[in-house]
Amino acid sequence: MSMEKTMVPQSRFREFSDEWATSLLDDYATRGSGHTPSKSHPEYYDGDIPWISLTDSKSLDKGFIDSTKTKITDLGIKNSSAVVHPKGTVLLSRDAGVGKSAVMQNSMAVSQHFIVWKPKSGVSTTWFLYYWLQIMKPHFERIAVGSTIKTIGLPFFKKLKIAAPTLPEQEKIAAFLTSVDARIEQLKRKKSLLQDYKKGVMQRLFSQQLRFKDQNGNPYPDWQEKKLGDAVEINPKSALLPDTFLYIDLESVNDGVLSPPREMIISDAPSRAQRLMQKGDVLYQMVRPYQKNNLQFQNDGDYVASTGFAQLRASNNSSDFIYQLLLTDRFTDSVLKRCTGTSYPAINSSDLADILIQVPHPTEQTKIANFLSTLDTKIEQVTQQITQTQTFKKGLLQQMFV
DNA sequence: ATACCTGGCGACTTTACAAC
DNA sequence: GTTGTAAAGTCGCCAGGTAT
Repeated sequence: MSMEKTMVPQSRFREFSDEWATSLLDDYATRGSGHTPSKSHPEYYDGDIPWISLTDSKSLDKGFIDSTKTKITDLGIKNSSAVVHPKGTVLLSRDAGVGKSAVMQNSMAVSQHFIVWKPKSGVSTTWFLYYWLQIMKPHFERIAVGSTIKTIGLPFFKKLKIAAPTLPEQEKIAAFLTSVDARIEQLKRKKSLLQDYKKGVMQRLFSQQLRFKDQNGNPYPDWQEKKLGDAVEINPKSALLPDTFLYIDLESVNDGVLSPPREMIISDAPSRAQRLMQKGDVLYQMVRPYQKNNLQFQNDGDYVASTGFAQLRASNNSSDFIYQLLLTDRFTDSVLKRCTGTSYPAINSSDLADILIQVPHPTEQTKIANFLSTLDTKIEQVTQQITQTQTFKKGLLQQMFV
């Protein structure tokens, strides 16, 4: 047995100084698992007992679980190896999506794809164990074996060791991290409220229920119906491409944000690299338009976009306005109606050009676009706060544990 | 009853090829 | 050469069976 390194974390609360003790995870908390009651007995299902299966994976990402898709009956428990675990039990998926952990918010049973640990009184706390499992996740993912389905066998968990401090310190660490998580949740709620608000405003603005007025309080002229192809220039003739450029493919644009594109030499570029970008151009993703991975291009330099995008150049109209208009559900619906292919819907540029849009006076366009851009900026700020807090938490996890 | 083992499906992507 | 479409390939996800 090699020497254990000094058993104190890098950062910790002042009032604690004891070394952390390493023990077998099995000594730290009581391990258990579960099973699937036979599906050929309908009387085992549709009961009152929440039963966690892999179909609940998505809800595990929250860190806690309070309801499940499937519920089973007492009879199902009695006639299978499924067990009801109490509230506060921590579970870990060890099969297909290895390493997800969560805390049960009420008593629940699990399928055999999960291992659970119940805290031992005086030794372990639910949330300390939960956060420890979070830190271990990359490790779990590494050691999982299997080709199509990755699995971790139980012998691994029987040998697994955990370093933990005294109960009060565990509780303090867990409470602190929980408060950071609460902050992240709060920011996420704020973001989704802003997104809902923007969606509502957009709907009212573009349906003209809500109109801006000029400085004298008078309404702007009526909106005009136009084909998109008449309001903007679609796929303008590109000048000769430069020898090297930054290539914007479909992957580079997510939710209006451009990730750093790859630099390319023209001879190595894929045949789809055709659209030479100008500042102010708007890119519209022509495949899977419901993803709304469109871009307001504002950069300087030589950028070339994939022909998977339609390149829209707003001549007399506000490109910011056009960008916002392309994001409306109404526009997306008209595009989807014209798409071919079910799993991979795509529209061509001439059908895109035929779509009818309502266009206001340029001044009103600018007002609408500015208002919506301001909201976009706010949403983007909250998104960044979320990322920062998550990074902060990641750092904490590394420093506060041994 | 427990521990541990495996195969298939569908959604999504990429590639290939044919039509323009 | 460009674009649309079909075919092939990949990946993530899913539930239950079998040996002891």
